[in-house]
Amino acid sequence: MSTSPTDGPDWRPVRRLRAHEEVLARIEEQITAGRLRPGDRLPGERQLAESLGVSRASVREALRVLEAMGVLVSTTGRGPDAGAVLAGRPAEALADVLRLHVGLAHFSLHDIVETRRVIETWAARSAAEHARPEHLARLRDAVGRMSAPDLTPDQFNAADTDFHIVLAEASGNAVVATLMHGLRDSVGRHAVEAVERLGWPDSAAALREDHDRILAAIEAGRPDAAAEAVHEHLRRSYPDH
Amino acid sequence: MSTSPTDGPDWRPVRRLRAHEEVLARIEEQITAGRLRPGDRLPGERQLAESLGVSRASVREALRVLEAMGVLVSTTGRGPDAGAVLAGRPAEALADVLRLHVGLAHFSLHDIVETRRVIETWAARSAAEHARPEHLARLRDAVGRMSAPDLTPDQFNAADTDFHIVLAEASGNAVVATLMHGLRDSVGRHAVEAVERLGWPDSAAALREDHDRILAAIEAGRPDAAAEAVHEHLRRSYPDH
DNA sequence: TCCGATCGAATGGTCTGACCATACATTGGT
DNA sequence: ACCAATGTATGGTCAGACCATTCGATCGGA
Repeated sequence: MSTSPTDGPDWRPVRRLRAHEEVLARIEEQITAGRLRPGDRLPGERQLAESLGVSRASVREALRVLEAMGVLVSTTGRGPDAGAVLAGRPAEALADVLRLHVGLAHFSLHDIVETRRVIETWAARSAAEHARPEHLARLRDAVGRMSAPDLTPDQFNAADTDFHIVLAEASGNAVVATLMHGLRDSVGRHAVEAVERLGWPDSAAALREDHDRILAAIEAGRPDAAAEAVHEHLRRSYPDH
Repeated sequence: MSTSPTDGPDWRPVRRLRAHEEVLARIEEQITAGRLRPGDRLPGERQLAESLGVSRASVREALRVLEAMGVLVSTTGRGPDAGAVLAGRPAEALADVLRLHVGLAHFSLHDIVETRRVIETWAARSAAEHARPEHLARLRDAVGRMSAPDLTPDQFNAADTDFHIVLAEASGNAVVATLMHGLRDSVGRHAVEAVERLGWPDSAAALREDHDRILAAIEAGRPDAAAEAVHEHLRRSYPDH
């Protein structure tokens, strides 16, 4: 068993935070306190460095981290829109994390697909209950684009991705939508290969029919049918998982 | 409607990647190709900079991003374990992303809790079917620590967190476990406040009983009961969501 | 007066080179 | 054989310079 928390003096050294971590902490403080909101501009790197008493390099390392997390975007030049602007782009960040850890074999494709199944069947249910007309229109558009003539596998994959992302958005849950986006992006390359391996373009027609069935169930407001259609679609798309 | 892809010459400028993005791309190449595996060391920053033809500052920005994604850890000093070592710590990265975007009001607490419900009820089902003895032992240990006398709310919260993380691990899906970990961490502060607001220590006893019920259902191999117990537990823990 | 060209300024992007802090490896003395 | 002093490779940090991009202001001609 572990030692109890009151075994004697605790001389753990104060953990010395690195300069860029202090900068991150200060910026997160402002965000948590509501003094920094999406769309706001951060002070310039030089000014921030002077205000915080660190070098510009350390500020830049912190900004790089925030950028990787989808919290801000940097643009050069001058004007009201230049500089580091707070943004909300969590999906790419999530996709990057998942993709890298798939590459490191910490995540298996099987687990990714299984997680998608869990999340996406719920999203389909929720969409069948709550989807707004605007979402239905975008779903129809994505299905339509999958039927266009002379599609390349890449273009087909893009329309396929759009459909699944809009489906997740239609669930009304932003976290679910973002996770779906990230999960889908993290296996994008595998999806293209899979559809080619299954026999282009016949496989595409089958997948498009799946999407038709999902959309129809959602439009009809039938949650169970929508969930089942998504389940079936994923089973067809990733037969090995 | 958008312009068709063949409307004429496409003079989109070549996207100029920043130096640290090139570095990231090179490192990800090595990971994807399997030439870099968890536990491996990266070359030193100086050598990497020279090899790739960029400055050390650019290399450091790339390493900072990978560190934020939980892909590597850096240690100073000399020796076989010093330097930048490939690691697999995606949970903190995920938690950081979620927490920051909650702060930016891009994610609501409601959506976070709802996502937990979706993922965790599935995890409980899967755990009831597949949990290994080692996981059951760790679940029992976490429940036991929640019953210790003289717990502070923080300590209680730590044991609570452990229980939910082990539960997700017992599902056998690493992605689900990581997402749960990140979701739970991202609302850790809220959880502590909630249990205090509900009336310490009476609320703790109720939550411990919930955990008991979940554990009993998993040990009995009853997936539906386990899922229902998790559902009930989350309803009690976050009554407003 | 108007409009276009030019210049200045503020921003991020990049590089160089230096020095510090840390922790293992080596060496040399006992 | 042991232990202390020294060496060295590593990341951490900083200062300062210069480049590239973009917008706003200014100037000059029609």
